[in-house]
Amino acid sequence: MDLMQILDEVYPIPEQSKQLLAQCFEQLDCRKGQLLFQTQKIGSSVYFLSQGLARAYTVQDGVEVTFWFGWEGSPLLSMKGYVSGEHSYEDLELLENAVLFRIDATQLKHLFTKDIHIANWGRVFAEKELLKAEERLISRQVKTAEMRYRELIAVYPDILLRAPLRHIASYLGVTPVTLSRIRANIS
Amino acid sequence: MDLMQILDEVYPIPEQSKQLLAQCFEQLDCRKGQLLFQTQKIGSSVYFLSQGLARAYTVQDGVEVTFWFGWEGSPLLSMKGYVSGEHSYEDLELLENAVLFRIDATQLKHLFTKDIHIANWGRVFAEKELLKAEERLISRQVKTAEMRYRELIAVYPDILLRAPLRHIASYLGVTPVTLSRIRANIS
DNA sequence: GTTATTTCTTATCATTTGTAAAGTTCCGTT
DNA sequence: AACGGAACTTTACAAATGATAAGAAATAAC
Repeated sequence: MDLMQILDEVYPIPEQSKQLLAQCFEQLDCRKGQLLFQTQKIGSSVYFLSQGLARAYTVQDGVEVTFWFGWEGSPLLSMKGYVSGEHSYEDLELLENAVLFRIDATQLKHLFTKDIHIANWGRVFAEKELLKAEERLISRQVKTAEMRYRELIAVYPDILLRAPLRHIASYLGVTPVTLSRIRANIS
Repeated sequence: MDLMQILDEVYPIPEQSKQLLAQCFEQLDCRKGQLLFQTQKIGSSVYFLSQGLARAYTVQDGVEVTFWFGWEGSPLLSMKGYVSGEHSYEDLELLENAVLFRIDATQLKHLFTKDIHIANWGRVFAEKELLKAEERLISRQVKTAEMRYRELIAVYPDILLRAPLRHIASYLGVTPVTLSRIRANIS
């Protein structure tokens, strides 16, 4: 997935503004297993995944909790680092070799003040991510783990082939043992 | 809490732009128990709570699930209606008599295209709400209902006096019975 | 290709949470 | 002040989930 296509899918803006924005991205080739918080400065960068699969997780009482998956076209950033500039509780792990597009957050925020189309691109970007976050929040509150599992593999069946089940279990908010029981029940 | 203060707390912008934005709001006095989806068009409006308390809920299998509380200064809108323009799964209930500031969503989006400061105000608004939504999502995944209950009353102790416990239980993702057990354990 | 390691599943038991129903307290109405 | 109804708590039992451990399958290392 190329950069122009990714930018357009967020929100189409005039060619000139899009070029201005696109110029500020650099392409990175990264290895499976890389942790972006440790190896890159995720707090001060915004990434988009061109190829590959990634997860966001946080550590609670020594246990990793996966709360997000991203694949081709997904944004990859620390929301807390990006929005508030504060240190983040999260890290991002590449689950496959990946191609990323990176932009410096400070530079992006500068563009927001200079170009109204880019500002609205950033607004729509945040709005769409907000809607997704709220839908996941409600889904978690309203639906059982089994329903959420069915939904996940309906939306993105590849995830079963590409991500370890323990991460999927964590994402669904259950233990790997419970996910096994769910899977045994279904098939 | 007055409108200017609310707008400033989202993101301060130059006086002229702020005036332009503020002009488009109207003030509404509403009664406790009012449902904004039924009585107002929440899909096409954005509100801010000047006074009062409100909740957002959705109905799942005939059961109301409260997924959000808002108080003085909080935005009050259907994210889905606002972002995607589609029909929403949610309704907003006023838990107290309330004073609201209302702006038409179409008019607001028009302002975004005309004034870069307002566009960035809207961007920061979405970003901040996004961060809150993500923090709640992670909190729900990582913390027990008891921890989230303690946090809620630490952040907003008034909620115990102003909202029925069954809504708080629903918000925490447990039944009223379980919330009673949590409360009995604590005190 | 074999071995070693990790991942996933299955089984057992303990804990937590939900459901249903009964009891108590709190509020508003008359 | 008394009544009626709603909200909250408590109890008993059932169902679901977690923890632990052992076994099977898949993957990686050599």
